Amino acid sequence: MSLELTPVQTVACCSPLSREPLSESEAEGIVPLLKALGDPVRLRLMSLVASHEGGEACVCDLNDAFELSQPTISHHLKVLHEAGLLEREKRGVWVYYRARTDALSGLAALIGGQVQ
Amino acid sequence: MSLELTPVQTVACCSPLSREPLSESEAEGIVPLLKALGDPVRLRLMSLVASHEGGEACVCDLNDAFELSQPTISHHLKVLHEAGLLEREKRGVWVYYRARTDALSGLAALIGGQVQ
DNA sequence: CTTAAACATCGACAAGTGTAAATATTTACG
DNA sequence: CGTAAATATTTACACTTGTCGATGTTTAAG
Repeated sequence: MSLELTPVQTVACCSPLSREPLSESEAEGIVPLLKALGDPVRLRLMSLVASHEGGEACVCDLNDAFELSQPTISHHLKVLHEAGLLEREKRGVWVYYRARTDALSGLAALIGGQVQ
Repeated sequence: MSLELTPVQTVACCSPLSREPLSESEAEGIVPLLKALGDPVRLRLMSLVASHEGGEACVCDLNDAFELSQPTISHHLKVLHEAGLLEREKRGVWVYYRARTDALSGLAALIGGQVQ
């Protein structure tokens, strides 16, 4: 098995939280996703992108939704991208971000997975 | 409606992340849960308690699972408790924590809820 | 080539966070 | 009462993080 795991694999690797104790390394693989979502601006950015028409949004649209500087939004998008929650695609001068719904649903399954 | 929301209400208040953009206040209600889980020690603590027999665990059991000081574990448990993810019950000298599985599943539904 | 627009990176700083040592609190037991 | 054990609180400190201004990079249009 490769050491480089996609976000989907990272989340799929583990039993649900309530089934058996997470190992230290499992926890450290999941925490970056939770940290990335654990900021109000990033959570709203994630929701904005995920709910946007076509499943993607341009940075220019996202900047206008916040009263924050452009570098700050760019920083938050980078965090979400590096956590594997957003895909990044450049088209001309514009950059479009797309939500990794597989990563989201995988994380949800890990957190909320019931024993039966 | 009361201003003091239970964790379940906090999470149940909102549409799934991918359905429509989260408002600022909605995001700020959810972020504490994600921040609480966004630390490897707390995520493992949560998993330890949730997967423990009887659905609860004594602090004395939890301390032994980490090479961390007792005050540090106590601090992390407090964070999880104040986020509404752990219930706290004192019996004699011992304190038992119990996982709020409703809060976990509510959070999971918010993160992973698909449009269809 | 110049210029402008979209976005990213860098540098700096205030605020927040994880940790441990010391101490306090609560409970049980003689 | 006095002592010991389980847990919480306080204090302090190093480290991380969110933010912005300044600057860099890339692309398109004249």
